[in-house]
Amino acid sequence: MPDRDRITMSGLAKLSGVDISTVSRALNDSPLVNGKTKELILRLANETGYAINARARNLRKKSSQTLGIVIPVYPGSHQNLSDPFFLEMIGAVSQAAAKHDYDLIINLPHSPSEISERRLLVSGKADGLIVIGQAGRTERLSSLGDAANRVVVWGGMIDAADYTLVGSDNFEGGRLVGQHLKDIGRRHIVFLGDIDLPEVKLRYEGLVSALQGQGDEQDPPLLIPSSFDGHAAYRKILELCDSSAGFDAIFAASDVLGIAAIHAVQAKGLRVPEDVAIVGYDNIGQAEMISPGLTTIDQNIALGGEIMVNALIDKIAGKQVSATLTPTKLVIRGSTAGGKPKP
Amino acid sequence: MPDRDRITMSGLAKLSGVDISTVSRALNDSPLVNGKTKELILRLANETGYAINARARNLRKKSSQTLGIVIPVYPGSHQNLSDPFFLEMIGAVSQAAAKHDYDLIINLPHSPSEISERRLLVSGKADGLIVIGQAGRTERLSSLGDAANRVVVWGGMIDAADYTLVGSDNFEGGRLVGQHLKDIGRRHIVFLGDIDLPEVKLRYEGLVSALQGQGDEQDPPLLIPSSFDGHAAYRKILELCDSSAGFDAIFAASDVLGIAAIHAVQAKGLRVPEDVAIVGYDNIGQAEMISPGLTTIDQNIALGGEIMVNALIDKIAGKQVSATLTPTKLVIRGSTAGGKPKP
DNA sequence: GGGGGAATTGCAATCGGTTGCATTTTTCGA
DNA sequence: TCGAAAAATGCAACCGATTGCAATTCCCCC
Repeated sequence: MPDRDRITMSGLAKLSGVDISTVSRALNDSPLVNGKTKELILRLANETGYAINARARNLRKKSSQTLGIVIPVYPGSHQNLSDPFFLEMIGAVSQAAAKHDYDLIINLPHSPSEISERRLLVSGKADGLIVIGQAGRTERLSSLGDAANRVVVWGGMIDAADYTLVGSDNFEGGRLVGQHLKDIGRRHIVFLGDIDLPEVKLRYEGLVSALQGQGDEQDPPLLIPSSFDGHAAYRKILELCDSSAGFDAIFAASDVLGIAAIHAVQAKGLRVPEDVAIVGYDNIGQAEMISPGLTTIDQNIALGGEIMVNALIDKIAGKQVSATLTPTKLVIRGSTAGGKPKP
Repeated sequence: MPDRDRITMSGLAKLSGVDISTVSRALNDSPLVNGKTKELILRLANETGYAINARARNLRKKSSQTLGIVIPVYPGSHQNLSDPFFLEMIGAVSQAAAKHDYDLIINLPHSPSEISERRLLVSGKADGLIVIGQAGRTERLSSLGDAANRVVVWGGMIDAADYTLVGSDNFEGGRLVGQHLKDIGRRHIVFLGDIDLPEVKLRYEGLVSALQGQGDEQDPPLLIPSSFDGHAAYRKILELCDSSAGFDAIFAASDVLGIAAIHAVQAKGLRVPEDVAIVGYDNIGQAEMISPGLTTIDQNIALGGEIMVNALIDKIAGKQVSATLTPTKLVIRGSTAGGKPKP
């Protein structure tokens, strides 16, 4: 029983004795309507508690003042559903969208294959789409096809992209971590993450580039594949500790993985950072709160959200928008506190 | 430049040589249209890539097939923005809404005082609202007034509520924790949380009730007020450790607080659970991953989300819906592993 | 006082579907 | 074969705004 007896524009028109078109213009503060008339209508609107019918306006204006955000998380699998990174990103995007008077529809795909977000775009429920992460990009993103010019993706910069990319400088982030680990004397570094994802691959490549050259004897990083699921990563690191592989540092592709690594390593009786230095990525709130604090790369999520929203609104308006990098900053905490590794 | 040259119903009507009303009925699988006709139209719709215009349908049907979710988190303050509980709740609600073909608009209020979510309801952008938590209920919830019959709130059961409440049995949760702490021999219990929030107050009262009676000499719980912000809680617990208060257990009002408590206590050189047993609330993913694992109350968030969505959809349909409790379960992990406290 | 331009206001089409009711076509039994 | 009921389709109003254009009113100046 929606829309009880709420007053409409034509109701206001009757009350104020003018045409509905004048009411519309008055409420939109058009310079076409007389000051006194405007005042009267506004007062009446206030008194009657008038609220515009967004559905009608959306239809007529062919826009919905709504953005969609796609979070690549599949609740059924209980994977990384609790990664605070996503919530922070949702918050940032929501904030930025609100600044432009846009609402935000959130879409969690049911499964990696189903493409429910497309519907948002073609049905007009959302004017544009923000996709967090490039996971499953092949099917998902390319399937957007014609609608791709109303899509912005958070992820790693890749040339092949025919959508607008925004993201931190993942290569630089990886490089900073590599340099830092080198600086504190680590030689045997493990990289924990799924390099099939462009953003993760770039972090890995940045790490490799920092370790290379400079003439010193440095192991190439040991690659441990892992999704963004903390539980799985925890088990992988336990296995790693049981194996014969020697390592004195772990660079995890996200803070959640980094935190899992800390706990796994500690569970095996190793000390952080003395025996193993650990670095994460994202700088989520919890990174600071655990002990030891997690050294990480700050992606400036708030800024990233804002940039994406601005870019998307520009695209919706038909402007050309190019890829953008957000600043990338190394935040050093206890998990890599100085000192040399044990011999 | 939205809505390029997408085909509409009238386009389909022309193509198939029938009236637009027949097309509409065919696409809605109405029994009124002939099987062959229906088939033809469906085929044509497929070939042309027709997608219904949600804006038009929403206007005509006076519904938007969209729910709103309000998360009481104020990004500016960087408070509890990273509490995974919220993301899990968003995920659960989104899933449940999708099952009913509803989309989900997320609303993060800019500030505790501003009431932006109301607009969603009165403008018709959302058919109903799900509010997570009763924080700031006085102003927010009561201001919904007439629209309150399209609102469901997640929180603690209180009599005064004129909105539909769904939530775990917070009193029972608190009682279970109290009983458990008593069982493992703890006598000096700290409660960490803000009992101005009904849901938290109930947990506290449940705790108290478990400790009372039974004739044994038990301290009444020591109340340490704390918002849901992990950082603040961390500091409070550090202070607590420095004070002269003796305690051998902490019951935190959320897992994020519980995790903060573990780390704070450990930072002060105390052992968990030997010196201090710690219990949280929510059973977020991380509770299992830290070491020691956090004993906590499982609220069954997925089920809660589903119940809320079902209740809300019923209310939108005009049905009466009463408050509902979700099952509440104690999950025991390392942070309260057996053993007596030190003398 | 009349004319002309500016300032206001009203008219009516339109956005793209949905649906009650009237009309046409089919079906089928007598 | 005819007629009535059943099945299928079409007509047209409607949801509640926005906006181009025409019409009216107001002002000001000669």
